[in-house]
Amino acid sequence: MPEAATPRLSAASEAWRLVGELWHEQKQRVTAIASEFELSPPQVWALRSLDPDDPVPMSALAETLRCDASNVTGIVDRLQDRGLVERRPAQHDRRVKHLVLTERGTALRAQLLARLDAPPAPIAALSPEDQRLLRDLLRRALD
Amino acid sequence: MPEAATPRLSAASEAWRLVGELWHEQKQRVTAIASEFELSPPQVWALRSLDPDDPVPMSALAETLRCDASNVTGIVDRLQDRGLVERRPAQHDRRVKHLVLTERGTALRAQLLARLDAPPAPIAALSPEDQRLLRDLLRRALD
DNA sequence: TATTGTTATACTCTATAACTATA
DNA sequence: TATAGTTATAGAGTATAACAATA
Repeated sequence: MPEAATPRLSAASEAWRLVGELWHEQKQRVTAIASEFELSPPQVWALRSLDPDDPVPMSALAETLRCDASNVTGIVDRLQDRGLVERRPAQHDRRVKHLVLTERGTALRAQLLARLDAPPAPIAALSPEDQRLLRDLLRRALD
Repeated sequence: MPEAATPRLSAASEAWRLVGELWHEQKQRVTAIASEFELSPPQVWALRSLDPDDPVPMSALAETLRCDASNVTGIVDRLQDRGLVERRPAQHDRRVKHLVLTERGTALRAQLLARLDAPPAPIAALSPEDQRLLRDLLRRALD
């Protein structure tokens, strides 16, 4: 980043900017993992957020993905075409459709999470103490 | 995240996951800032990475954006149409085109950075000491 | 009437491959 | 021949608006 345009940042701003850099640096890795499983990034987030033991309505997924509900239709369509997810009409309100991971979807999700959760180089290289410190700070922030 | 599928994470993995959550939580905010300026997210990253005082070739931008060079053509086209960026053939090699921020582009970029760098709620709510700690840890990680 | 999810539309991003103009 | 950037193409994500079925 050019120094001229970024004279002096507060600790909070710099921390935030560094979070962005870290994430952006790793975007490629996440995309690469996604294509290993022949998934797009939004499909990865969807699969990740679905709980094998707790079906949720489409609308809940839209909220998690932070996108319009109309997009979820297509994203779920493609997951469903691959037999990873099923739509199940809710009993109390037949407008609502619950998303259920299939057996295949559950298995794939587990593999996916194992790959995604592996810490990237910048974090892995920190000392164990720093890793714990970072975790605790982020826990506190997101609490 | 469901507990069943995520039995126990190392500190590094959990820290990494929390970084992802923090970033994802804020994606909406970044998108909202982008549309305030009528920019798409990749356009924001492009504008952010361009240095008013240091023109770079298209290929360098592609590398920064972590996308194929062919995408940069369109992204830059749209920025150029709005008079924010100019292509300038390099002197030493006329195949190369340097990207130069216009006066308007430079001004808009400054406004944009001011908005983007404002720390989001989770970080802003940390104590000043925690903010510095977080910054220092991330600096160390990304070093 | 209001709400859930779908469809239609238009635009952008994305990678791959073929092309051009320079080198 | 090799390289920088463009164009062509196909697929996916994105928001908006209009719609169907249900409440």
